[in-house]
Amino acid sequence: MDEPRWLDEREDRAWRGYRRMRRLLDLELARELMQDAGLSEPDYDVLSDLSETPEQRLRLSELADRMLWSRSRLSHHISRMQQRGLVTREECATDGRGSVVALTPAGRQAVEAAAPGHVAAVRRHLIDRLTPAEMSALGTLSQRVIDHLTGRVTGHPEAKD
Amino acid sequence: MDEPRWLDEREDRAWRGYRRMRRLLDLELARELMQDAGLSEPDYDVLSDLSETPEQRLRLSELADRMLWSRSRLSHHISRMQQRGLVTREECATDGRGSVVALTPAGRQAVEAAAPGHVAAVRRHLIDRLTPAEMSALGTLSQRVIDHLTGRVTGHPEAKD
DNA sequence: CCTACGTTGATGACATGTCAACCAAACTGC
DNA sequence: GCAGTTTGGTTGACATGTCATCAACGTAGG
Repeated sequence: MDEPRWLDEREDRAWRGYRRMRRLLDLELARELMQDAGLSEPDYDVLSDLSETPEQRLRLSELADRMLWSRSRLSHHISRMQQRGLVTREECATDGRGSVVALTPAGRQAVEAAAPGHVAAVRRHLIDRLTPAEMSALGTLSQRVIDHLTGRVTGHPEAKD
Repeated sequence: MDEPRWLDEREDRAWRGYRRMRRLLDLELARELMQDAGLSEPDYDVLSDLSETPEQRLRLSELADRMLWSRSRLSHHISRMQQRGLVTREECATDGRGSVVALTPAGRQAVEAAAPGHVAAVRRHLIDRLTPAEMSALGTLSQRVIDHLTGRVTGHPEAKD
């Protein structure tokens, strides 16, 4: 193992800043969402993903993949949301093993009630704090990191590879 | 409540990208850290914060504030880390209620063993994927969002206020 | 002093997330 | 068809985080 190459000042600033922003943003968005709509962020994400779908329903594994959750986690979470009447489980027509998660009317109503306030909070705490250039930079930088982590691409951003 | 103002394409790209990057980065860094050093990210953060301190020890509440954790969470976590011999609790000399968390030799050894690999992973998955301009943008943008959330500053980045 | 009130940290009950074991249905090749 | 394997999902045990509560202590005002 070579001697470690620590972060220089600029790198450290970006890394620590990113993590602190992350944490504060999470805390605040979760707080407001719970207060205004009675939903946790995971709740909201599930409802939101389902509502963006044409049929308001998704295979459990499909939803888990989109959210980057384990099937186990999603299964537990869906059970809890089912208890609260936000979603239901249906059998899958094409695969006897499968189960389909569907939004209930109450679930749809919950996202629709929550969404405007949540988007406004995201705007207030993040979007409106960014210059257009920063917004673009965040978008492209995120995408590049995602591509790298999902193995679609390697190499330094400058390298055309 | 006015009609909601949804995110436009650029905003949506930044927001979704940020969240996906966040999740993937977390999963990967946590995975490598656990595999290489047997530490969770919270473990590492505690040890790291303690090791950056002159005396290798901090008041529980001080550490909780730095990490943006609740005292309760930290208290529970310290108990678990104490079981594993990574930290100890000491009485506070100046305040009979207080307790001080201190790194044990094993704890110090654990961070020192973990740090090079962890920093390398941060570099590989994030830092090295960013152009210098993106790095700076991430730093300043984070700081601005942090300042806003901690009530130090308000207003749009352009507005000199 | 001493009393009222805020702070510090621990604790237990509970909510949530992870991990591994498991079952049943669906493929696979013969 | 059918044994062996893979896949989709559930489950229970356990790890972790949150919330309300509590006891001990500190601080300020009489």
